[in-house]
Parts: sequence; structure tokens; C-alpha cells
Amino acid sequence: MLEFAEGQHTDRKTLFVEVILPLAIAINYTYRVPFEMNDEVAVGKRVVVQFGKSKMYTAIIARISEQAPEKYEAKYIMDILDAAPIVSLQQLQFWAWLADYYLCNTGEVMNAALPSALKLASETKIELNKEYEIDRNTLNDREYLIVDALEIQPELTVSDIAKLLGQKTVMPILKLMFEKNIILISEEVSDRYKPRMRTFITLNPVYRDPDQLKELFSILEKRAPKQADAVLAYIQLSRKQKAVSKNELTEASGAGSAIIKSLIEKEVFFAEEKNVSRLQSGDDELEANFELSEAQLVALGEIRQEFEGKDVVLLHGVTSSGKTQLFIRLIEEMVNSGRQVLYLLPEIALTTHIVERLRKYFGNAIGVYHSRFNDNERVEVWQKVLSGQYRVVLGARSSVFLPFSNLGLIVVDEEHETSYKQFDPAPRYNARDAAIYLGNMYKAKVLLGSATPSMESYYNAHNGKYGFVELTERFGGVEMPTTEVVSIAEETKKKTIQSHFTSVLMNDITTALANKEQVILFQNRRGYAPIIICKVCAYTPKCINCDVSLTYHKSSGKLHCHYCGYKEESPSVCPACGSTQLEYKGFGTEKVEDELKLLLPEARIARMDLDTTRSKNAFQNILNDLDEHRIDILAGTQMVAKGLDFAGVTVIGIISADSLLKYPDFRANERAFQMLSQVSGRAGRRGKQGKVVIQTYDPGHRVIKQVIENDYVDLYNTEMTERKSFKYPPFYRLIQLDIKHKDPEVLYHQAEYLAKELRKHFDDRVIGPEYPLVGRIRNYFIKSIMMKFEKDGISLPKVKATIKDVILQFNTTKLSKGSIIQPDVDPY
DNA sequence: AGCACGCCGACT
DNA sequence: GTCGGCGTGCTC
Repeated sequence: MLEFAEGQHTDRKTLFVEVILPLAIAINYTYRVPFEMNDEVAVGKRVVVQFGKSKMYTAIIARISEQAPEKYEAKYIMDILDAAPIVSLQQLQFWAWLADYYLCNTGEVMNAALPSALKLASETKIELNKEYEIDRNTLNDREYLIVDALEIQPELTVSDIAKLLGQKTVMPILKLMFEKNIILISEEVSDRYKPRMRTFITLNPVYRDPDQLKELFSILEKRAPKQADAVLAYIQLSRKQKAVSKNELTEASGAGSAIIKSLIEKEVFFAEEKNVSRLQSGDDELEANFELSEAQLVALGEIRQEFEGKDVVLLHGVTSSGKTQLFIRLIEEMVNSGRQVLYLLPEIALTTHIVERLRKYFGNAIGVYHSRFNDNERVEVWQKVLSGQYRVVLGARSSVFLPFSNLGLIVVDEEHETSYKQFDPAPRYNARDAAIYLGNMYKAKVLLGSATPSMESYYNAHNGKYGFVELTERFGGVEMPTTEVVSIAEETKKKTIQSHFTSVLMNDITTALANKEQVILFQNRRGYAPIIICKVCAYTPKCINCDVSLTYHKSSGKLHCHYCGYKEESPSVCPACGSTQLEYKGFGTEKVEDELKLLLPEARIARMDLDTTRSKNAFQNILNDLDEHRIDILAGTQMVAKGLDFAGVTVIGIISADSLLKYPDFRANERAFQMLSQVSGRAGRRGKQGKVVIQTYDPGHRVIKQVIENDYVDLYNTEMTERKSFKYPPFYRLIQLDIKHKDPEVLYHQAEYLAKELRKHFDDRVIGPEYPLVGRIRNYFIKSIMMKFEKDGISLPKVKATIKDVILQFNTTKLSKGSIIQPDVDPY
């Protein structure tokens, strides 16, 4: 690789750059650098290149060379977008690793990594040719439609037209119209990042003189009293804040913008356009003083000690043991030593909560980054990390892609959370694992924190690969809650159960309400009833895309698919046989809420699940309501379990643990343990021990016992042995329309199963592939793996290599619809 | 990702 | 016959 010092003259050389294109393409493409740009090219800068017939893309320079490509003529780069690289060499290394590890292309990683405002791609625009007089009689139906649409909306894209005509191939039609001069086709590139501009108002300094000001008022009051009001409003505002924006002034004075405008014309006010940040900054005073408990201090010492020998440490701390405070101390140390810190969180919802806490300690040196930020905001965070203005970044999984320069510490909070894993578009990465690689690259320490660590991290800690620190005491002397397991079967027999609520749970709820305490009920299913079945013909409505049973939602009166979001009207008679005997089986949060309202009409009951938190502030509003005790009972899905402390909640009811325990995949026990202990962990507060009621048909289940005793070690040991003999049904849960799981771990697992079938001996086993199989795998995908296995034999490295081979081949090959394997066993 | 080219079934 | 869907290959 060649590097050029700034300003050095390299005119005579012809340079070529290899660039990463933001596409799913296997290799980097080479472009030629025009002489006048020789001094400006540098690895990590963005360039605009033409790729294919007419498309323009933003690409990143990955390599510079003097070697002209032999087999083809390189096109010229069209433009260099950056004065300084926006991506570092380390980031490029990280991208390459990620692409290799998760079996995808660097371009796909680039796509995930860069905020889309930094990636400008051209778009094909269709317009009417104004030079041309259209004779409508010569147009055919489709041309007529297109011309009609263009008269309403002057610019359309190719996909707009495809939608308009209801067909997929439109290019030939457009080309013909272009040749007939009816339309124009052009490529348009637009820079999408726009700084936010605000107009700020200042008072003409002349009026700092009180006499002048008095005179101004006396004139204005007579001739333009509204203008006088505006000036007055300005003076009041400017006392409170440093700068007054035009918007604030119009709002405060109640004056229209015409009034402000005339004051600006009279030069009473000066207006000035300023670039303002969209990012919220904390004005809170810094208060860095809090005392760590004895147990926390011990743990902190241990973490430091472990970090001397290990790069990754797993902190296993029970719920509300004050892990966050430990993190803050460590972050503080790191920031003081001049290095950057990345604090990863699994969900955006958690950020607001913790940002508030962290802002108190780190003020404006802390940045937040997650997918709910719009593009412009993301670019601003990117730039602030790049410039080093942000010392601490708090964010969701995508923040591993930010341009850090001297990262010293990465904290991965709630390490076990599955939302660290990206599923849908490639790269299908797990941010926790990526963070470990990132840490290694930057020589930074990585701290994984969890109350219920994942099997794989625990395994690594167990084997000495990671350091391990425990925190077994709740912070502030809050006791661990007591837990009672209630048999639903028994209460049903004794007829003491009302609806889905056992007498034990009802008692605890009513007692809590009488004491003005709050209750959380957990049911891990949303909607009203997950299955509808016809009593006559046993017909069950299923999703047309996913082949899973549709859930009845009472609030919408519709049947919803929880996999893909498909909805249809709820039938009143059986669509198959016409019978009216439709049975609603099972129950979700809607039903829990509904029935409880009947049983306890006085109580204020709310529900928290995906359906009630869809709107922007709904989640926060429910939390506030709970916080300020406008809610007595909150029924919800796992959302109620996620990392939030509710001060007034003393009773937690798990309506049915069985849906967790019977969940048919091999990570079910681990997940059930996590879920149950997380929910339980919310019970209790200072001076009042919490109570957890677990309702179940299977009170003797080992996971329930492990949860009650908080015996993680036992869970780990039993899982490690039981998983080795886990039996997979043939083509276990292979539903879904694409090869989604290109994860090495998952594939490895898949291959493992297939290999077992083929050779009947294969006993080495990875613990915990990250995810259960949820894909309907294409026929010949499996066939190719099998064929290759037959050919290559079955050693471990060979299995891995084979899979990689097959997958990379499949990445660029689309498979036909006809070759879908029907699952032999479908657990739904 | 887009786009061109070529094959093949389903319509005027 | 021809049109449009779909598979395949290529883009520096």
C-alpha cells in the first residue's frame, strides 16, 4: 500500500484505487484516479464512482496502487467527497473481519456501518420531456398511465412506475418512451446530510443604552404595539438564555413572523443563521459523587485485577446489585486516562434511562447512537466521535461501527440479550462478539455484564478464557424476593382458580393493592388468544406467509401473524366448514388484562407489550404512570422484565411459566431461566421484601427450582450435559423463505445435524449456536452440503470450510421457489 | 443492488 | 405469435 504525504507532488504517476462498494459484491473494484486528484486520494475517504451502466455510488477507498489492472480498462473516479478519511484503517480491518466471520461481503458491512446519509447513491428519475408535444392518441394504455402520473407528479422513480403499472419489468417500456422522446431519464445524486439551520435574533447593541431603549419603546407603543411586545418578549427571554432563536421568540411573544421581520428591517433586531446540533446536550450539573457499597468495592477491585491478565471479563451480578455504578467508575477512570469508552446496550428503550444517569457524570462528552436516530443525527454523532469530542458513546449494536480512535474500554451491558444479534440484512452479526474483536483490535478491555449470563460467555469464563467476577448482593440492602410456586392443575381441581389467576396470586394482589403497592403480571404472549380452532373440523387459521397459527387480537378485532406482521379479519364462522363453533385457545396479555379488569374493577390496570408501546412515547408514558403510581397493576410481555427498576412494585405474578418452559427449542431452558429470574428480580424495594408467584402446570420443573434458588451454576451444569443429547426432529423448524442463517455458529449446528444423519458419528459439539433454526432451507442447499460431505469426508475444519464454500456460492445465487423443503415436524 | 439477455409458459 | 416472469451473469 502506498501512502502519500499531504501536498507532495505525485502528478506524473497514474494512481488506481480499490474501492469498497456498498453492495453485496464479493470483490473490490479498481478505479483510476485523475491526475488532479492524485494528492487527495487516501485510504478511508469516500469517492463517487460509476458502477454498471449508469448508477453512481459512494465507495470507500480501501487501497491505493500504481499498478494498472491488466484485464480491463479502469473507469475514472468521479469525485472525492472527503477532505480527511472518515473511516480508519482499523475500521476497515474490522469490516473485513466481520465480513469473513459472518460470511458476507465487505460492501454489506459498509452498508450497515455507515449512516445512510454518508452513502449517496444515484437514483433513476423519470420526467416528461417538455420539448415534446404529446399526442395522446399515439400512446398505448401503459404509456398513457405513465404520462398521466407524471403530469400529477413531475418526478418518478423506476420502482414508482413498476408499482403504478403493477408489473415488474418496466425498463423496456421506459426505454421505448425515451426513444420516442416522450420522457427523460436521468441519474440524480443528492447529498442527504443537511446541517440544521436556525435563525437567531439579537437586539441591536444600540439599545443596550437604557435611554435609547426607552425611546424605542415609546415610539413602538404608539405606532406598533405588537412590535413593542416582541421586543419586550426578547428582553425577557435573553435574560434566561444565552441565545434566542426566531422560533422561540415568535412563540413567546405571540407575534407573527411578519412582526419580527419588520423589526429586523428596522434594524432593531439582527438575524443570524447558525448551524445547530440536533443532538441533545446535557445541561445538568456534574455530580460525580456516589458511594460504592462494600461488595461493589470488592468487585471493582476484582475486575481491575482480572483485567491485568485478561482482556475480557464477565461480571455476573444479581439484579439491582448496582452494576451500572461499577461501570460508571470504570468509565470515569478510562476517560480520565484520555481514552474512549463504548457502552453497549441491547435496546434503545434502555438508553434514555441510563443516559440520564451517565450525563450526570460525563456531561457533554457522552454521545448516544441507535437506530431510532434519523440519518442526520447519526452523521453528527459519527463526526463527533471522529473528532474525539465524544469520549463515551452509549448505544445499541450498530455503535460498534463508529469511528473510534483510541478505544480503551467496551462495556457490554446485559450481555446475554438476543437483540445484540442482527437478523435480517447481512451482516448477521452479534454486537457482543464483534465488541470482543473490536476490543482486541484496539487493545481495549471488554467488560460483559449480566445477571443471567449466556451459556457461551459463562463457558468462556469457566474455562479461563475470560476473567470472572461475581456480585451476589443487591445494592442498598434490598433483600432478594421470596418465591412461591403454585400448581395450576391443583387449583383447577380444587376450583380455587379464577380465570387464569390462582387464589395464591389473587391474595397477594389484593394485599398489595390494599397496602398501596404495585403489581406486575408477566405473560409471554401478546394478543388475546394465540390459536383459534374450529371445534367441528379442527381448522386453524394460519399465516399465508409463515405457516404459523394466527393470534387473535381483541383490540383490533383481527388475526395477526407475530412473525411477519400479516393481518386479516377475524372470522365469525369457520372458513373451512362454516361452523360457528370457533374456540379461542391459550391466552395472551390482552386477555390477562381483560379478565383481571372483571375480577378487580377498582384497580387501575395497564398493559405493556409491543401493541401498546408502538407509538413514540408510549413506553416512557407507561413507565412514568407506573412511577407516579397512576397504575396499580401492569400486565405485560417480556418488556416488563427489561432492566428497569420500579420502586413501588412488591408483587410479581408469572401467569404461566409453561409457555417458556415448553418452548420447543434447545435453548429453551436457558431462556426460561433468564426470563423468570429477570422478572422476579423486579420485586421488592428497600425495607419491603418482594414476593414472586410462579403459576405453572409443572411445579417440579428443574428450571423453576434453579430460578428459586438462583442457582446459575446448576443450570449451567445441567445444560452442558443435557444439550449433548438433545434430539433434533428431522428438519427441525425449517420455516421461512430464505437462507437467513448464515451465521457460522448456526450453520455449524445445522451441518452438525446433517452430518450426524449422514455418518452417525459426530460427537464433538459446540455449545450454544446463537439461535435456533427458524428457516425453511432450500432443497438443494441441503443437497449441496450433503454431497460435499459425502465427497470430502467429515473432519471439523472440512465441515466449516464446506459450509463457507456453499454459503458464499449461495450468496450470489437466488434459488427457485419450487425447491422448498416442507418441514416434517412443525412445533406450531 | 441494478440491469441486460435469454428461456419459457400464458395470453391476445 | 408476443409479452412478462424468472434465472443467470456482469458490473472496474
